[in-house]
Amino acid sequence: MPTIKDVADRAGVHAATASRALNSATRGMVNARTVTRVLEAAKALGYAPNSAARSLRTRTSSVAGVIIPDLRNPVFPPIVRGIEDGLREAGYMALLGNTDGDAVRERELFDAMRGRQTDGFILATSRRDDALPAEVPTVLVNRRTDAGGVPSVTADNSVGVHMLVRALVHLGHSRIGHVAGPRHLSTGWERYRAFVDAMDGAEPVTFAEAFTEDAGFEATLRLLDTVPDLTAIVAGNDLIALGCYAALASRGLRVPEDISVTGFNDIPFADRQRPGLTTIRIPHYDIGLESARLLLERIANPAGPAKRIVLPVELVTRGSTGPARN
Amino acid sequence: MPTIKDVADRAGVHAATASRALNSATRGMVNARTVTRVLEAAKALGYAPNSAARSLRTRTSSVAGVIIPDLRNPVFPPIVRGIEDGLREAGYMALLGNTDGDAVRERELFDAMRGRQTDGFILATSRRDDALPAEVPTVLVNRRTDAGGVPSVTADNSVGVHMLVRALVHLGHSRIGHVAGPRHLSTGWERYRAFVDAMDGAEPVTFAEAFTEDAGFEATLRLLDTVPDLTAIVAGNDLIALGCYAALASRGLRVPEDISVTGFNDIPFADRQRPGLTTIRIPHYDIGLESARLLLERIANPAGPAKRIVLPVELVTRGSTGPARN
DNA sequence: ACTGTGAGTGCAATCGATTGCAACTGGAGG
DNA sequence: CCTCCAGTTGCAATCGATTGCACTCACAGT
Repeated sequence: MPTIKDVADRAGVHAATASRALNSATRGMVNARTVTRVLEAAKALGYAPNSAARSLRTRTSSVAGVIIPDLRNPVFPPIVRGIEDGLREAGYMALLGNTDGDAVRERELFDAMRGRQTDGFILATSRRDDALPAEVPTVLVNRRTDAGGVPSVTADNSVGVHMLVRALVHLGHSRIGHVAGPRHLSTGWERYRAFVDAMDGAEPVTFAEAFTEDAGFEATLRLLDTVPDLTAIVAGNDLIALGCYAALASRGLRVPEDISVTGFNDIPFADRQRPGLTTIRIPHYDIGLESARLLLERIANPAGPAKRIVLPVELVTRGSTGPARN
Repeated sequence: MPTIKDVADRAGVHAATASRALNSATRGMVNARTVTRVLEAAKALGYAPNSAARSLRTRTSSVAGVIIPDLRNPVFPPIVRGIEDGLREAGYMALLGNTDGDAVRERELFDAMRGRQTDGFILATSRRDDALPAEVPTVLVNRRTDAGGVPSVTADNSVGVHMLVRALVHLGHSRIGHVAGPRHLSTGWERYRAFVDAMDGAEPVTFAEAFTEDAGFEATLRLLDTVPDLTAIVAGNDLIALGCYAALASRGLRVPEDISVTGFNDIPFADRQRPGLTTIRIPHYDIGLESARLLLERIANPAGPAKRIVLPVELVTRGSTGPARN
């Protein structure tokens, strides 16, 4: 692999000059003809800068750490894809890690990535009470901490839940239950709060242990045990809603004839479920894209304001909701 | 951030000694008591090695590049997850990149990652005719090149297709068509070859432009135009099969009453389609895991044999296949 | 007493790019 | 003619960890 010294020799200049010519920020310091010579030499040799050397000297790496719970959760692929595209706009790349929701593993990953000179982090994992290291630029995606001060990009959970409840009420439902996501995740919590707010009353709620089908199944059974005569269930997200489907089927209840179900996220294939899932479409890809841009902004100016970006959502009505039973 | 010099000073030794004490491979050269002192000092200071410096010196980074077409294709998340877990076993991390099947972008990504001192690559993108740079350890996942010489991990495409054809024949089908994946991808090609082999006759085949639902839709229409009286279609993968569903519906044909359809991969939610998709289950996660291990093996011993790992597959029968019409 | 041995440690070079500072050049201004 | 300045370029230090080599020291063998 050719080094900058090789390029400099070929162009007949000193390595320092070559470095300045190669770097667009310092290129102005070098004579235009020299720049051309260096650039030609670099191309001829197929020169690619050694990023380890550069990182060592500049203390930056153009790499961002992306930490999520589990890539197999269908919300994340499009988000991660958006992140990657956003990072690439600025020549950044993504180091990816999964935590399975394990705080210890998250910590390990975080440290390991930081040791690799990561310039910043995009986290989809933090709990509401997380204290995040402030020294390194960080953006939360699809999550938020209570404390604030950390920039985040999320979908509008509150508006989404209100849309769902309004749609159900419009269909004549009044006995509406909520199978919420985990309390310790901001997504679960915000939707729960919005639900309570939208229903303004003492409404039946159970909390799923996780945003998974299995946890949704289990939590739905608990809900049905407490309140058997519900006509609609607002689930904390689409996977939980699929758990509802299974739980309701196990109790011999039909969707939507006996009971309506709604999800949240509009994951791929939500339209192919039976019945198709009425849900809130969030702009997955854009959430990722915006979070990458926000991170880059923070890296460029760590002292700037900790923006919170909230992206609009959309109601998608499908077969899982129908008129209230009576 | 403390450096190894700080650790050494605190332990009252030279940086070189600290380095040897910290590195398990060279630890034997250092007196046991000294090792303890260094380790304590390191812990007390919260020392984390600067990986840029290490990479610069050792020319390794413990980072592998993972390049795939598009994370939003549902086959990839579980594979990538497996890769990540496999890499982590050895303290490696994954730099992720998407190409959208664009060869130029792939080349750019490859170079950019190589510039970042990537120790090796796992590629899910290469075309059958790709000439891969031999200098850097590379493993192909779910793909293969014609030339050989590059280690790969794939599912057993040939056996899978034979299973499908046999199952269809068993159901009484004889007029079976194939909507194949792209010719230039080994997956598409191998399944096509296996199909021809299994049918041992001049069978109707069209090739989809890509492994996507849209391409499958379009290719299915072409197939139906040529051979209207098929009783079964073997699709190149699940997404193409979903395209078949749509194409058949647009022609007023019912699955499986009028025509049976099979897929390949058993992507998440293949069971939730209507009708549920009969397909070949491949061990996504294990494919990823094995490819990571294989890469690590290659990195450790680049001169070793270029293994080809083929993992077994399984037939999953669901509602999309039924008895032949007549 | 002397040499040989081997364990343990220190010294200093090295990896490649970046950057503050100095040096040089030519031309403008006094 | 001298000074000064702007425009360029070179010099050398620097980032932090690793590693070949040399050195020290204690001890065993003769």
